[in-house]
This record gives sequence, C-alpha cells and structure tokens, in this order.
Amino acid sequence: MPHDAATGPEPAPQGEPEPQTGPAPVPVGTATLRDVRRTAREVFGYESLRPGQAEAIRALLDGHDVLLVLPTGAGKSAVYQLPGVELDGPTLVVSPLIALQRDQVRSLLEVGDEDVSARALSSAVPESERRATLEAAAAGELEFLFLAPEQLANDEVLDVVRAARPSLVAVDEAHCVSVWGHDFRPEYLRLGERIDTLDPRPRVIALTATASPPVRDDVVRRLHLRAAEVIVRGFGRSNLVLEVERALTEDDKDRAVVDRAAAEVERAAAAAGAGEGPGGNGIVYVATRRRTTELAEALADRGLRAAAYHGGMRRAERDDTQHRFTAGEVDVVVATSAFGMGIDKPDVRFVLHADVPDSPDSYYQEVGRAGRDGQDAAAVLFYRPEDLGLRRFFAGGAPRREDLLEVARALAADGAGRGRRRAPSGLPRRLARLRSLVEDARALAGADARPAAVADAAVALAEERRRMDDSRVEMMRGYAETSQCRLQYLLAYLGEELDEPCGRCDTCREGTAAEHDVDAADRPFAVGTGVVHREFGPGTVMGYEADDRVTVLFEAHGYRTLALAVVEHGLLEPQGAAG
DNA sequence: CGACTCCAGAATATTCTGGAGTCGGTGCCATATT
Repeated sequence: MPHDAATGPEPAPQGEPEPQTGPAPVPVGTATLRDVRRTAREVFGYESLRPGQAEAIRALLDGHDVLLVLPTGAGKSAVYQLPGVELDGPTLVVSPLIALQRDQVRSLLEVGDEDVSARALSSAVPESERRATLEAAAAGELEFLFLAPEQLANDEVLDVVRAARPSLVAVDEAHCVSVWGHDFRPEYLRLGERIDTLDPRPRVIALTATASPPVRDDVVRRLHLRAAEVIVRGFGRSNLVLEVERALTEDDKDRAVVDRAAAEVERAAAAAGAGEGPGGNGIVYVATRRRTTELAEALADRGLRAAAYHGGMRRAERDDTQHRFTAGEVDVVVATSAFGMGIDKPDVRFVLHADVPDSPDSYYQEVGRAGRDGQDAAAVLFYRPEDLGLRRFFAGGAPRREDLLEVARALAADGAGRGRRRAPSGLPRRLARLRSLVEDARALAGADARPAAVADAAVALAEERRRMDDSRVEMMRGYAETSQCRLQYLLAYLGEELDEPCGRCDTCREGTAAEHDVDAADRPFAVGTGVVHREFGPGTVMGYEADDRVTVLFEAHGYRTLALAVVEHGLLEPQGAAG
C-alpha cells in the first residue's frame, strides 16, 4: 500500500469534524517536475529523485496538499526544499525543536546558492537577529523561514508571514500534530486554522517518518489539508532484528540490559576491528529521568562509555551528549524519549528499551533510529508487565468537568466578538491546554450549545481519547506478549501488511511465529476493511494475532484485540451489514 | 499503577515492617529574578 488517498479505507478516529478537503486541486504556478529535477541537480547536487520524492512533489505542483510518510534518510527535506526554491514566494517550515531548526537552516546554507536563503525565528534568537529576520521575511528576501508553531500565536510574526505571502508551508515531524497537539503543545492543533488565514492560501506538505493510520488521519484533518494526497513509502525494515526479553524483577531486567548493551558494543567493535562491520553505538531508552543516570552509571561500571540524556538537563549538556553520540565518542546513551528527534546517525547498532514505551507508535519511532545504514541492528525490548503501569498513568489524567466548563464559558464569551481569533482572555495556562478539547466538543455539540452541554461533550471526548491512549498501551503489551512475528505485528499496527513472517525476530527464530502464520484466505475480514461491533461500534480491521484473534481499531474505543469466536456470535460484522 | 521516601512503632537496643504520601515524559514561550 505505497500510495493511498486520504479518502481511502482509513477510519475517521474519534468523533471529530469532517476533514476540510475544500476545493478541487488547482496547479500551482507553472513549475514542472522537469524544472524541479533540474533544480535538484544544479542547485542541490542530487543525481535523481527517489521513490516517494517525485510523487510527492508532483502532487504538490498539481495543487494537492500532501502528507508524506517516508523513512528518515530517504530524503524528506528535499521534498519541501526543491519545490520551495522552484515556486515563487517563500516557504514556511514548521519544525518542532529549535535545535532541529538550526540544523535545517545550516544544511540549506551549505548548499551555497544565493537563491537559497534561510533563517529561523525562535525565543533562542537574539533580538537584533530577530528584527533582521522579520524584516527580510516582510521584504520577500527570505526563501525559507523556520519556526515552531508557537511563533504563529504571536500576532507580529503572523502578520509578517501573511505579508510575505508564502507559496508553500512544510510541516516537518508532522506526527507531532497528533501526538503532541492534543495536550502537550496545543499550538500544533491551531496550525491548520493559522495557515487558512494566509492569502492566497499556500500549498501545505506534512512530512513524517512514522504515522499509524489514525495518526495520518488526524494530521490530515487537523492541518486542514486540501485535496490531500497521502503518500506512504515502506516502513518495512528487514535489517531490524526485533526481540523481547522478559524479566521478573527490575534488578534482573537492568542486569540483562547492561549485559546486552555490553555484548552489543563488543560485537560492533569486534566487527569494525576485523573490517567486517560498520562499528557504531547504541541507545538505551528508559521511562524516567532518574533511571537515565542510574543505568548510565551501571553501564560505566561495566567499562562502557555511557552518558545520560533527558529533558531536564541543561541545554549545553544535552547538546554535548548528542554531539558525542553522533561522533561515536560514547558507546551508549541512556535516555528518556527526549532523545532522538533530529538524530540522523546511520550506524546506530542497537536500541534497547529498558522500560516499555507508551505505544507501538513510539516504539517504532525509537527503534527506527537503528540501522539506517541498512546493516543489521538489534531492537530489544526488556519487558515486565508492571512497567505498563507508568504508561497507563500517563495515558490517564481526565480533565475535571469544572475546568472544562470554565473554558467552555470563556469560549462562549469570546465567540460573541468576531474578527481575528485570539486566545480567550484571562484563561490561566492550566486551562489553556484544554482549549482545543473544548473547541472540538463545541464543534460536536453545535456552536449554539450551552457551556454546560459543551462541557459534557468535552468530558465524553476526553474519555474517548483516554480510551484511545489506553488501547495503545494495550497494543504495546500485545507486542511484548505476542508469539507471532514481531515485525508483522508492528507493521500491521502501522497499516502495512507483511505477507510472510520476517524470519529474523525472536519468535520467528523460536518457531512460534510460523505456527501462527495463518493463510489470509482463512480470515473472516481482509485487513483494512470496515467492521461494526455490537458494543464498540464501527472500526477497521488492523491485523490478526495468532490464529484466533483479530485486532480492530474502533473509532470510539481505540485498538481492541478480539477473539475470532465473537464473529460467529454475530458481535462483529462487516460494515454495512444489517445488525 | 508502582517505585520510592519518610516516619512511626514494634521488636530489641539497631534493624525491620507497614502505612501514608509523593512522584513520574515530551518543549515551546514569556516573565521575573540573579
């Protein structure tokens, strides 16, 4: 399934507004794919466009908005850089991290072409430089402007961007829209509406390396992508050797992690020494900041060059650790999920998870940092069922109804005055992050609904999201406990069918995967088709587990793995069939 | 949900047990204080 339209079989998760596909595509300017290929050669020095790149660029030129899901290292940046240069007007690049913006600006400036100007705008930029950037953008002298979505909440910045009349907006790491937008960084959910205020409305391309079907759907709808083309290029990574190691106690688990890390480092060094391998180092992911330092010390006691990394460390120290990792000066970085975005190191040889992550989405994202050079890389999850507790805690946290009511009242009061949208006046920070949720609830309940009704709808919506998050944790449990091929399991979750077991993961090596590899013809529903459950409502078949269970993504209940026996009892039926 | 800390109290003279309470991830920005 390399290429599917946004209107394809994917489910509409959660009771959110319909995607705003808007008018039919209108070709942008007169640039052709041939022009782009010439720019690729002459300006950027690319020999040719790779699979996915040409497709995405052509869709953009034809007037489509695009969501491109392409593995890291497959040249995502070029997909906005090339049309950015080719199209008249500047390109706005929305990027989640200041460090990432710096890297991207640097790599563009290294192209060394006078037409390729690039600057970033953030709180880290000194005032004088900020002025210069705003003036250059307003004067139309800037080809690429990088910023985080929060910058667009600033009216001065938004006005300048509007005046610059960008022809293209690129949203990099676009899974952040869905993964972070709902609570952590709500400005991600405002992006779509901010882009809509630009006149003429630019083309939009969203780019990410990892997005499961509901995440893709969420990104398309939240960014208000128009005439959207969703282009997905292979997740399949046959060089990742997946494995799960169970432990009874935390101490046992940590010992196993240290042993394994030491063995992997030794193996990589030996292979490099014998000229038979690329060398390289690895990452150990943990769930808490505290454990980063604990495990890094344990690894250092083993004689490894180990460093800790988490979001609470000082900027300079984080940068230093990341640099030493990239330069191969440390063997292992022990990190929370803060580590990784923007790391494009080809020879990461192993990614160990000392604690289970919150979802297969996160897990794939994190193990996907290993083996980008195509050489074998180990992805080992050290698993205790108890560790899922912390993940459930993070997934929990329902907002209080009284808070939702307060936000609903503030929104209702604000809605009276039209004109440019502003943050509801006087809303404390604590409540500001509930705003998107309440706005979604208002869209469902109707604009005229009373605040109390909106608050009720928001409670229901929050509950639905919590079920979704909880079900992702359960899917992670499913991964850890499955006896089928782990790669098949992960890829099925990401919406991609792998016909045969990978033959390399632990369950394949142990033979349990083969036992459960069932002929597709014996399955009651094809993967990707719509079904209706008597209790859970409509959903989409995501995959099969063992030979007696089916996993369905329900719109209102998230992922559920059901015994196939329920089909015989009529609990689960094809969509459209009469109940 | 579960790991950890703190403290009271019991069993014994320093250590153990259990209950209560706290904390746990990801980053932008603005603002106040050194």
